Amino acid sequence: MSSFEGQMVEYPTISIDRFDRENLRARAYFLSHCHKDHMKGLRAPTLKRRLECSLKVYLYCSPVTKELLLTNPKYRFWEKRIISIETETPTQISLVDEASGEKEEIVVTLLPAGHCPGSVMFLFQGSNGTVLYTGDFRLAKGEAARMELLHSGGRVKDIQSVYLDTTFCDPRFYQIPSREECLNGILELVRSWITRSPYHVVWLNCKAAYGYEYLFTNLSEELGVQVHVDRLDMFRNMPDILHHLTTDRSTQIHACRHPKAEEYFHWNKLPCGITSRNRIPLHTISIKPSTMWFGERTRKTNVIVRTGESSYRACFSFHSSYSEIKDFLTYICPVNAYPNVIPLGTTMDKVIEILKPLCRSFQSLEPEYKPLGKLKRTRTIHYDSEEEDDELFDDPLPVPLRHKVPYQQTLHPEAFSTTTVSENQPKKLRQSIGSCKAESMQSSLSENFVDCEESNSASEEELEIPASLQGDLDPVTLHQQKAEVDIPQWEVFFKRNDEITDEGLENFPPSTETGGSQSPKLFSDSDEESTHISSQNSSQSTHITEQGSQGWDSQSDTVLLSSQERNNGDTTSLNQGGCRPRIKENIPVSQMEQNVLCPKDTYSDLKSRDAGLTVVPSIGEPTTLSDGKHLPEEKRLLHLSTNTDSQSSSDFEIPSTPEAELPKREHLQHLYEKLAAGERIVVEKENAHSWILKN
DNA sequence: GCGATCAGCT
DNA sequence: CACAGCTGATCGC
Repeated sequence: MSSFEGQMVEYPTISIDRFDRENLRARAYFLSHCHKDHMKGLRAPTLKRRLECSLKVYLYCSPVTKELLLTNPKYRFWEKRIISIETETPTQISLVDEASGEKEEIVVTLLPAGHCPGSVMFLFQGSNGTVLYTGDFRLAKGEAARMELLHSGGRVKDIQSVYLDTTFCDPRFYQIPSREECLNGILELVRSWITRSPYHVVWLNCKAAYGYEYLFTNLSEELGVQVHVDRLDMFRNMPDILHHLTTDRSTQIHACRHPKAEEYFHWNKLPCGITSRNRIPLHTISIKPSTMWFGERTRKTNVIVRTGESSYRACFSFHSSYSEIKDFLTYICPVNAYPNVIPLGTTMDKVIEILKPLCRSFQSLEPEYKPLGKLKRTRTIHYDSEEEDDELFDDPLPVPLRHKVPYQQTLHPEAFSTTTVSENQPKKLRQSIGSCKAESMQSSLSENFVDCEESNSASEEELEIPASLQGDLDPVTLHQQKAEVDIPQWEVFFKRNDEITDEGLENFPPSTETGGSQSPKLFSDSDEESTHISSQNSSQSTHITEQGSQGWDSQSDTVLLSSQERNNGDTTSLNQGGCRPRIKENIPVSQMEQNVLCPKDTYSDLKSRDAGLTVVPSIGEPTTLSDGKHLPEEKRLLHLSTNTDSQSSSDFEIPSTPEAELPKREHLQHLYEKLAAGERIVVEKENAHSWILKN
């Protein structure tokens, strides 16, 4: 839960994700996504009144967030005061103090955050430097490096401060399986169950929140079965989501909810109330998405965990893991980083201790003697300087405005000195350097991994496959051997998933329709808590590979129908939109002037950064100064020589265990042989990076 | 009656 | 267990 108070040190006249207290005086509001803990005060009478008096105050958010927000009648009063901004479209906003007439210009860029539909990060550029507010985010390793607008001149922008989603900034959450791994695990579990008969149904026990949509859409896409939900009116203009949802209860996948859902489930009743179909009782399993974590040394590398006869937990997270956060921050390398969230069981100090070493404010403190002032790190790392780190020293010297960038001479945020702001940083971050981060981190890491194993009570006999090996394995073949009666055939191990048909499934014992376990035998016969391993094989799902290759695509690319398209009833054309982001704004004619306009692609010069800028004047009538979009092909071309690691890490190339060795074929074969023979297998980690098989 | 806050519960 | 909520009780306006 976010504990961000709403204001940033550098730009205190704007408020983000908080709308109460001090924030009632803000000159502009920003909403990163539509979760309640980021909307505090947004519908309070005090703010409503403020809005009625201050006609220049607007709320800025993504088009999808606007749509979701206005679906709720309680926020309808915002309708005329929301300005949606396309992602990856630098937009100028005038911040006007209505009392004094004082005016400040700021450029904001929305970057996809991969947290839930419409979720974005805000990149602000203005006279007090460049700052990034991440909101909540789930970005895989290397994804920051692929965000073009975080860069200029071929390297990452000079960012003064990052206001960071630190939900899982705790070594306990060292690694969380990727979106695709989790999705594949759930997919195969659901598939294995619902293909048994039309009366086998799955209940996805999802908490009330936006964020599971890509799970629903991918399951529906892969299995050809729509997902039953209670409501879908909020998605009425998002055909990509809408098409995969239904309010028809007769489907085999349910994500409906009820206050007594757990109780219902106990009585074999779905939350929507049904227990049978054609008078034939349903066989139901529940899958509860929850966050699990993989430690580098933990044996728990499973994406699906069976928790009862018909109950499963599936790994699922819409926040970045500890290592993803560190990768993100390391790449951005801001002067300062502020946590937006203090996870339960930890403290502000502990989070800061983790973030500090990744920030320049810490690094620049390291040299004991600085007779010539503090040398800027960027000076040594980046050669093609065109920003304010032209100044060699931290002393607040006047910075000459030189440059380039044709689009706007009057506003060139990065040409301003940022040194004045750094004086205002909260004491916490500038305080003691703290004792030896690396060592204390190591020890706490291993401690946590031990805890992790213990808390995840599973028997020693379980088959454990290191996450790094799983990519080569078929998910349905990775099941517990202990209680297995039927030993899977050897051939099955090397069958690709798409070759596995009903025939293949018949290698496993059929379910007992009455009395006995109804769980998929693919995974286990055991009724006690047991662990299952699911797929990491991305090749089995071309859909995911294409659509989710950047992780956040599946969420940020939620397609919003424009009013014109709605009238035409043409939704299919949207799905192939060549322009990323593919979000299209709903702009009623009457509101045209209020909304950001996005011209057609004419932008072609990758190297002239920030070429597209949309201006939103204080009167709320934005005009486009120049072309604001990049061709996707060009975006993919962006390679950053400064970070080879990020470059090479797509979702599918990242080993689940950092730095883990790729499995040798012989080792795998050895493992499979033992598996097929039903032998007990213990996989033990001798050191952090190599796995040794024992028996 | 409404909002804010908190405990309890998914 | 940890993702984001809902419900119900209590208190103050």
